[in-house]
Amino acid sequence: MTSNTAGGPTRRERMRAETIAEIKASARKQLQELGPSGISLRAIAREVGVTPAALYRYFDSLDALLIQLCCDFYDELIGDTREAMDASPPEDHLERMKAWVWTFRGWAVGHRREFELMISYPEGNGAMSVDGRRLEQAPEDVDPITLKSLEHSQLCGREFAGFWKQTEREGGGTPGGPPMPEVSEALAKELQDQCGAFIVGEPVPLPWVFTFTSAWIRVFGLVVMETFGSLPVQENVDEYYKTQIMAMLKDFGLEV
Amino acid sequence: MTSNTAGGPTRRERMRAETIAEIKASARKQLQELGPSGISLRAIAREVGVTPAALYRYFDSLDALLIQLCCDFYDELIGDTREAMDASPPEDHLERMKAWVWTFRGWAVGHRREFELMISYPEGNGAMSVDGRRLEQAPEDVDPITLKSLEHSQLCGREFAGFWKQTEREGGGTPGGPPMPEVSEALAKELQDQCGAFIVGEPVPLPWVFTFTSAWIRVFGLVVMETFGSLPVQENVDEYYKTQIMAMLKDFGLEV
DNA sequence: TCATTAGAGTGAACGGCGTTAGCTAAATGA
DNA sequence: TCATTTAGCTAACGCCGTTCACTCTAATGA
Repeated sequence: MTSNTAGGPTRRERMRAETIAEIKASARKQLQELGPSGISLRAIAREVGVTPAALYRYFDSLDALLIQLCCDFYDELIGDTREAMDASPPEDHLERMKAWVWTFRGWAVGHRREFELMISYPEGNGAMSVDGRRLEQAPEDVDPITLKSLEHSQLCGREFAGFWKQTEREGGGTPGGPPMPEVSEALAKELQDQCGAFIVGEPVPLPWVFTFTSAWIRVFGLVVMETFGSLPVQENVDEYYKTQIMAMLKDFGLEV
Repeated sequence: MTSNTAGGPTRRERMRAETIAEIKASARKQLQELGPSGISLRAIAREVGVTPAALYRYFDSLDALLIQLCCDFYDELIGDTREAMDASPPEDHLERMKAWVWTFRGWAVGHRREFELMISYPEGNGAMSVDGRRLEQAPEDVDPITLKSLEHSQLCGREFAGFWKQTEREGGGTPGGPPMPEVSEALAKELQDQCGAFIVGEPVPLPWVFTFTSAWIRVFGLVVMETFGSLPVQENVDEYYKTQIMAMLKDFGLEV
């Protein structure tokens, strides 16, 4: 019998979850040792102690497994980042953004192969919006990696929007640093459509959006370059990254 | 007979070169259509009209072929960039740097798949120096892609160093924009070792090196993000890129 | 309790892949 | 002319992802 009157996971479901975890663990191990292209379904089956065909009971294809892996990695990254941010109080947006920036880099560098897989995956490389829509009502037809990466970037984006609101409340209308350059109507609209939805119902002003995207680009550039080994520094990377971030904050007129 | 008294390429050599070109063309076509992982040696052989094994007369392995491809792409990129820079006179370092920045981006975006292959290739992702040595005496033990990418980055680096010399001659000691943040001895030394060799015999001052690397990171970040589709803008990318570059130059205190 | 059923796993096969070894025939150069 | 180099072939090896038909077992419902 072993019926399931309590509504919890059945014995079969538990076994299944366990096997899935085992498969993913083996895949991740291969990823770390051999890189994205070194992952082999047959090798996973061998390690798990099962026939290759058996894996198809759990994943539709190798590709589906890799996508699932990527999503897990994003969850891990998002979890780490969120935790680090929560070490500072909710009002301290600046400190929380710094925590995000630092944790993002730390995770990527500490999990190079995983990060490599995440960004090099054909679909869903971190688009900052999905058809201009917000994340809340996730559309069905969008690949999950894009959604995850959106969620990740919004983690910092919301903090930035909060920072803006706070600054506005205190009387400062525009962000510090160099003035916003002139742009066409079309670009202005697109920028605000793409990034303006971090706060519900209230679009973030253009100069702030531009400031945010500029900062994002620098962080992304730094992290990708470090992961791919093309930074101009090899041994003092930690200090270099920190210096770059600090210089960036100063550029934007933020005391540090 | 068809002997080769003139010392030029023999008939066989010409045929060989032609076949190699044909193979590379087919590989590139597959790269563009299917992406880096879609390139198949057997498919190339099929298209060239030859047995898979025959290709091994021309390349040691598929990997070797891809490396050769990457080098060709770098040559193409470097050629385009150099040509664009030479539209401005040798003394106009600022304009030449702008040409470099713009052409770099244009090539990467116009050849996404090629660029993808170049940066995602395991070894040699654009390290900015090789053991601190200069490019002139290219060491044997370094993979060719690294060398090519070094050559590419030096194209802009030399111009930047020239810009510094010119500024110094005119009396300005430090670069414009925000002041150089304080860094440790070790980081300072590494930065100068890695990037200071653009001008023979004369190390570029630290603030200038820092300025250059900061700019490089922003350009690289922009280009990679655009190539991978993770820019916050999709339709007005040209204008966005230009705006970002202009804003960056302004940050560094350069009139535009 | 017992027949039914859904799920997990197997084994064999298909077609494709990169790569190697040994062969043949043609072009080359003395 | 003749030895040598070279391009190409065939066949095979051991991987790979994926599919299909099959078995066995454990949970299910009357």
